[in-house]
Amino acid sequence: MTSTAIPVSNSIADIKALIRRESRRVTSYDVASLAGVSQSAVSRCFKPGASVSKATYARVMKAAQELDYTPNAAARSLITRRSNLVAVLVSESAVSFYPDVLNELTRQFAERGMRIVLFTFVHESQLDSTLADVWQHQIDGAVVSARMLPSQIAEFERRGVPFVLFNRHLRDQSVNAIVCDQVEAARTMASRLAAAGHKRFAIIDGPADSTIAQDRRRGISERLAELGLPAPVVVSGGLDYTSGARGMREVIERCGMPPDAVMCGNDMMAIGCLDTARHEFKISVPHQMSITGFDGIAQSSWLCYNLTTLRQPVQSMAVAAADMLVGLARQLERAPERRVFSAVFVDGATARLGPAF
Amino acid sequence: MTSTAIPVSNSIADIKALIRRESRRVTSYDVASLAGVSQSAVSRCFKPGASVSKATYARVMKAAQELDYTPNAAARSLITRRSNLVAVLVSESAVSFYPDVLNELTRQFAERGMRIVLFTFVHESQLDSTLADVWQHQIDGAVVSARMLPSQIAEFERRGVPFVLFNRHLRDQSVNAIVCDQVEAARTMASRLAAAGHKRFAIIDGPADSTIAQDRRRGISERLAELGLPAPVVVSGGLDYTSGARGMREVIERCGMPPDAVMCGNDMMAIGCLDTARHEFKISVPHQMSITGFDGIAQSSWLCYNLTTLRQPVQSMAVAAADMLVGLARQLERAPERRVFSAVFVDGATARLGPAF
DNA sequence: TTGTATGCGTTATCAC
DNA sequence: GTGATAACGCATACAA
Repeated sequence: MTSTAIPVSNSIADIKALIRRESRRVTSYDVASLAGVSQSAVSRCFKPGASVSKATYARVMKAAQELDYTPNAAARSLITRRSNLVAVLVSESAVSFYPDVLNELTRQFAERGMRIVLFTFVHESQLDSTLADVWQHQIDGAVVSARMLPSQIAEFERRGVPFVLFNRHLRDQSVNAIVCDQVEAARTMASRLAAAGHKRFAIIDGPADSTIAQDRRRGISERLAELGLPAPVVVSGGLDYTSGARGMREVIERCGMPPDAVMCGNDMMAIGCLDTARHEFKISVPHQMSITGFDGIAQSSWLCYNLTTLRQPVQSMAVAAADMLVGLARQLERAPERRVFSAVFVDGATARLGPAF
Repeated sequence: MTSTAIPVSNSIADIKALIRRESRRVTSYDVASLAGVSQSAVSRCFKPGASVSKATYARVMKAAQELDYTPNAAARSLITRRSNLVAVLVSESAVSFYPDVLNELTRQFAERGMRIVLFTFVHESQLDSTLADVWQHQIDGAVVSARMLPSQIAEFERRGVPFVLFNRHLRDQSVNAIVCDQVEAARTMASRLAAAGHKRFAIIDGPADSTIAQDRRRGISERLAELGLPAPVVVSGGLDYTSGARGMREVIERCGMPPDAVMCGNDMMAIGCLDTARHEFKISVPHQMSITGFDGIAQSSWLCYNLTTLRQPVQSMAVAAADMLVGLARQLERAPERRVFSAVFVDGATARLGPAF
């Protein structure tokens, strides 16, 4: 005699009627009663590598299919303490500028059986209020592309939620991060521009307090100094099209003679910069001026632009982020690691260039 | 005498030590024991509008803060049967082309206390296998931007999961949907091009079996017929830059004399088409040929393009989708509804146009 | 207003 | 291999 309210055996119609009457979802008990096995047997059938006989497995699966049964992730996560959910924390502009990164992350995590919960904010300073929502859902980890405060990092650690910084890193704090080598990339581009005879450089880049923007600036400045060239004019802004356009105007305004090479912090800015140079100032690019970007977004290869830029290996970076986070969730890794990828040079048509060095 | 293992009262340090020892997360029981109240009292404090005295509320909140307590969404959803999770089902190309839609949806749902779980697929035909994963997570609803089969619609209904079609609709099947009036938009654009004296029209649009592409084609064809103009040349493809470029080539190839107006199914295609016309065929746009788009994506307003297009009211559509889905989840609405928005004309520089009629 | 007791649907630990 | 049974952490009906 079983004490459960659900009879041991039943017809499909009876069970469906019961479920409808109680207006609830199909549970493993329903499947068990239809298949004539225990609830635990059903549970085991849905756990890969569990010990079930072939016969029971078949009966259970048939019953499950007939009832449209799907295990309840909430109940599962309650006991397993894993939700198979990963939070992606990014600014709205990051989604706008780098949709492919989101696609790649979604795909990579999906391949590892995990789904992405998207948390966006307008300003990175809103990360804090966003985090409050993040903790509610029992996410297994987070991919963060925002400036993190030490207090926020501490909170992740206190709560035991692993995270990976994406395209960001921190000075004076060791955390797991996936980045592209900005210094190397900047030096490469500066070298090739210099080799082609450019003399007067300008930089249009993102916020002055962004560490990756600082890296790029440093890479360029150091390389130019090494080559005995004058220091570049530097303009800071956002990282969008409009900032690129504004940057171009500011550069023209500040320089007596316009620079012959303008290196932008990303492709969006480079495109804004390029459009403004061509249409507003009637500057011929690359004949009178070279303009370079960084990222290798889809738009950079459009015929109208055909940007000379450095492509970030988005897919490799997404794979790395997924691998790293899955590893952390399984407690396989311990010491913080930074995985640094190299950007790939894209020889477009917006810069006169010397040979690769 | 309470039968729980957790003592009635305790110091912060003791409780934290206990939690660490058992390597579990902070629960409402921990908060209760620190605050010296029952677990249900804690639960009530986190439910807006519950009956709690001011004094207990303060004690509980203080304790919760000291312990970094956050309610466990999985446990909550188990009992409330609501997860505050919404699935967004879109193709990767939709994410790439319309990141702002994703941003707006994320924002609108966030304002309603709901988070987005992202499910993407390469081809819309993969929707089926994606759905299997969707059911596991107890989502409260879904926003779908893909062609849905009757069987898939039936499955949503069988499982009692409300959904809203976004930018899609179905013939011969009434479902909740948010769309932009393609027929109206197409007619508007055709009228204005015709008024400016264009005679030879071509259409470059998405897949022939897409209902919204069919709508656009029908709108244009009917309007041209009404005006006594010859039927347009029609080319089908994807909805991306490359398809636009290919479309332009095919149009040139198929027409003895190139058309003087090319209407594209979206901005991405229009941009590809425009780049190819200008750079590959040396066609002067809009002097020799007018090219129009549809969507009003960010790139359409870049100086290099300044596309003549019709902007979809993305924000209004996202608001509508969120409102509709939240209503459905609360069982407030019953009959399927289609909310149809009008596109807004954007007077760019890629078409010679007559006055608004 | 507050506390007790119960159940949500699963996994995990045992005996068998 | 299989079936009872005990958690998981919360919300809720009900008694006090």
